[in-house]
Amino acid sequence: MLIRMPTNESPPIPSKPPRRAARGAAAAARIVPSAGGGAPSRGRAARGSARDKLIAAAHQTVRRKGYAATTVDEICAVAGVTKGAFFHHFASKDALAVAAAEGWTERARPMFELPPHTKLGDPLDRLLGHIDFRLAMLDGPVEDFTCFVGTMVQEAYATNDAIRAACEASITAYCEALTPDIEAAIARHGISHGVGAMSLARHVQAVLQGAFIMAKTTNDAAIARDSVTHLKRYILMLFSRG
Amino acid sequence: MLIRMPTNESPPIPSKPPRRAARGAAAAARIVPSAGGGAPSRGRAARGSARDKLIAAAHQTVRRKGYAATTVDEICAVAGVTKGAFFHHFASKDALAVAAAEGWTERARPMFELPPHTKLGDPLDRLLGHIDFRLAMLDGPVEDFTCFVGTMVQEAYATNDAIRAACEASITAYCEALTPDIEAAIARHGISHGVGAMSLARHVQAVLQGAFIMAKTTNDAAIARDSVTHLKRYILMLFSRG
DNA sequence: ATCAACATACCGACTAGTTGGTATGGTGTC
DNA sequence: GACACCATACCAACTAGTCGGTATGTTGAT
Repeated sequence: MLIRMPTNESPPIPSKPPRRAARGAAAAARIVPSAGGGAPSRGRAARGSARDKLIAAAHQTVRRKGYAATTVDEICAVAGVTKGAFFHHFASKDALAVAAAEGWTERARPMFELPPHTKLGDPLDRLLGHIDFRLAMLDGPVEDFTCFVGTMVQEAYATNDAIRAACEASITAYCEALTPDIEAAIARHGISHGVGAMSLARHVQAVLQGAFIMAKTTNDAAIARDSVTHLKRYILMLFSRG
Repeated sequence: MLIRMPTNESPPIPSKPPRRAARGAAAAARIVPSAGGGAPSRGRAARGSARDKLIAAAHQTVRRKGYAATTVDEICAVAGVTKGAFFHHFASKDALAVAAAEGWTERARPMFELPPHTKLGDPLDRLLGHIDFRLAMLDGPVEDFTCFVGTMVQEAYATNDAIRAACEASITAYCEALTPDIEAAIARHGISHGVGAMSLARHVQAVLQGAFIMAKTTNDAAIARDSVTHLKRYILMLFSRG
């Protein structure tokens, strides 16, 4: 399996100008030559790109080390910008965390739009295709397939409500993106025990998050794939396809 | 439901003299009057109790704030001991983390011994009873039912292999404690799709860990109970009791 | 039993280094 | 030239870990 979500690259769908008031045409200039191009004024990165690079650096670093252990200096170093740029775009480290959680939602969106399985006619096939897609993602280094908001909420749920709420919003958005297909699948095929669509969507998310933790204990994705396989079997049984 | 695991108390089964070489009869004097008794020389805590109190304080504080955000000073304050005592018993903060992960395994042991459901004759009933028990634990403040090692491994898996391995050992111990009943249940009742005992045990653990994260996103246990209910239904279906 | 000799448990002020955040100055673009 | 964008130097607060010292046992020879 070679399917993989973008990880270290910039967010794939930057449609929404990252929640700033007056941004204007700044988003149009989002090219990010990533220190290689020649035309734009010497080796200098494109002006206005620092914010996105900082968010991407936060995703990368926090998934590896956790939020508290990640320093502002390190995020800046990974992003290739200075501290001045950091505090120009974000009022604090916590403010970056909130923005990065919102950015994570954008980054996950293509999962529900791009892959071939989203074009299938049967909503149950689309749901199962999504599970297979998530299964295929569970490969390579752990820090490349785990969840940024899932990691961060563990450290923030009791100490920083703004971050917690941002993580909740991102996870809720995932579940809500999954719900329509589940609802349609229930309508077409019926489901055992009166299981609800949103409830099942949240269970999918829970199993994924749990699988990530199991993978972290061994630094290996195999144990996570096993759990998601159980999840797929459960869904098949619920829809009497087991 | 009122069943609850011990949380802020000292480890329930201190049988093993906390992995020290020559301890002798010191363990016998483990009384821990918890700052209330009158006999032992004024309000002073019992000698030799600092280590256990520090581990309990680590469990409590790390589950709430995460490992990196928890300071040594705070652990000492919660434990009611000084920094000198801390570094007398542990070479470093990381060394405490490893010891606390081992202590967590001891603390979880009664789950497989004490409750009434462990006395049931049918191993499948014991397994389902354990799930019900875990379900009943999902109540009250999130930091009181979540998993210490699951929380800590998220921050340590890529940066501290000693801590990671200690967390892995604790989770593996849980799965291995669950496996005999699952194996016996398979032998007596059969199971669908050739599901393996250890694989199912790990899935149980994964769902629990995922449920904890979901609970953290909302600071509420309800969403976690829902996922564990899905897990129970899956097990029932696997054993053709759905 | 007694007491020296030793071991363990604990105390709390101190330090070297790190961290999030600030102050201020430069630079390109409209 | 005004403003957004970014760089550099810096700081006050905090953190893990140290260290000299004290208190409370334990042991074994007498």
